[in-house]
Amino acid sequence: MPEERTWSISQLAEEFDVSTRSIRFYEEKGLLSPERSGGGYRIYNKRDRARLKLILRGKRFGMSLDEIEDILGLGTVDMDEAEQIRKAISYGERIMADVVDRIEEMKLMHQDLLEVGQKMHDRLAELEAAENEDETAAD
Amino acid sequence: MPEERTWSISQLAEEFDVSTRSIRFYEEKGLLSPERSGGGYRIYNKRDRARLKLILRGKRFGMSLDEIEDILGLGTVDMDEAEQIRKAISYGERIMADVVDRIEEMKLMHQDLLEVGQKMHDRLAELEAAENEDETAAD
DNA sequence: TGTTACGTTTACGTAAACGTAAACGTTGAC
DNA sequence: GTCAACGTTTACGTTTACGTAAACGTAACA
Repeated sequence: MPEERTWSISQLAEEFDVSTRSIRFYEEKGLLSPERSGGGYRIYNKRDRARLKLILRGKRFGMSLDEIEDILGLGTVDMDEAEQIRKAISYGERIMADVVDRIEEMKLMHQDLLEVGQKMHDRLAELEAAENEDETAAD
Repeated sequence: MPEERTWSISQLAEEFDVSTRSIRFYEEKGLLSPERSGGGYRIYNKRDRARLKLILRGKRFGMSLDEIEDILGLGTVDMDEAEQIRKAISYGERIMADVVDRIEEMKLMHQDLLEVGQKMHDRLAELEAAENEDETAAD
């Protein structure tokens, strides 16, 4: 049986380009709960690492840690009660709809940026055309 | 000539579901600069309104106000200097690439959520199947 | 066995993005 | 003209998400 791979806090910090302080902070908030070594060092397993990944992904598009906490909770809901699962599903659907909305908005933002870029290109072409006219006039 | 439509601060606040304090804060940061009435009231025109829209859209996917400030600056760069425009374009392209990356990440997030949802549905189906078995056994 | 890098907790500090309250002026309706 | 609704500035308070430093323990390695 191959021993499962684990990571130290600084290994994860470097891999995901985040401070160790941040990782500890996520733990303070209850978003992570790694095992400890005999000496008290944090030991992160594959699952902890995946959670951290999800936390950072959430942050990168503007979710607060509280919102992320809700989403993480979805994966660990008590699976013994069908009613709880149904609630979790409907909650998850609300969150998902929100995510889809945000994707749509980002596409709009992307469109805005494209338009600004287009305007600048147009203006640049005008300026360059004017320059060429000057040269022609000078001939 | 039709007078251009204008808005008060509270009209915009209500329309975009944001506090008047926030709108004033954006102005403090230099992101907005509406005209003033004789009595000192802020008067927002179509262009101010569009800027506010863009600010809020940016915030909704995790941009800081400083980043938003950079993007807004792209639209108002001094258009008289071709070199400035070229710089603005290359800067804009960097920001755009970042936006595209974020869209990709959000799609991944969406995928994660779909998987969690699928797992829950599966588990629910299991539980319901077990219930039906009980009923059958009871017959 | 000592040094060096890495880790721990505790605790105070900070920047961003507002909230909230005070004290006051402006607009518009009646 | 007066009253309510709306607006203004000033300024201090608050929350989130960490940064930073102190004082100390641990792991790995020569």
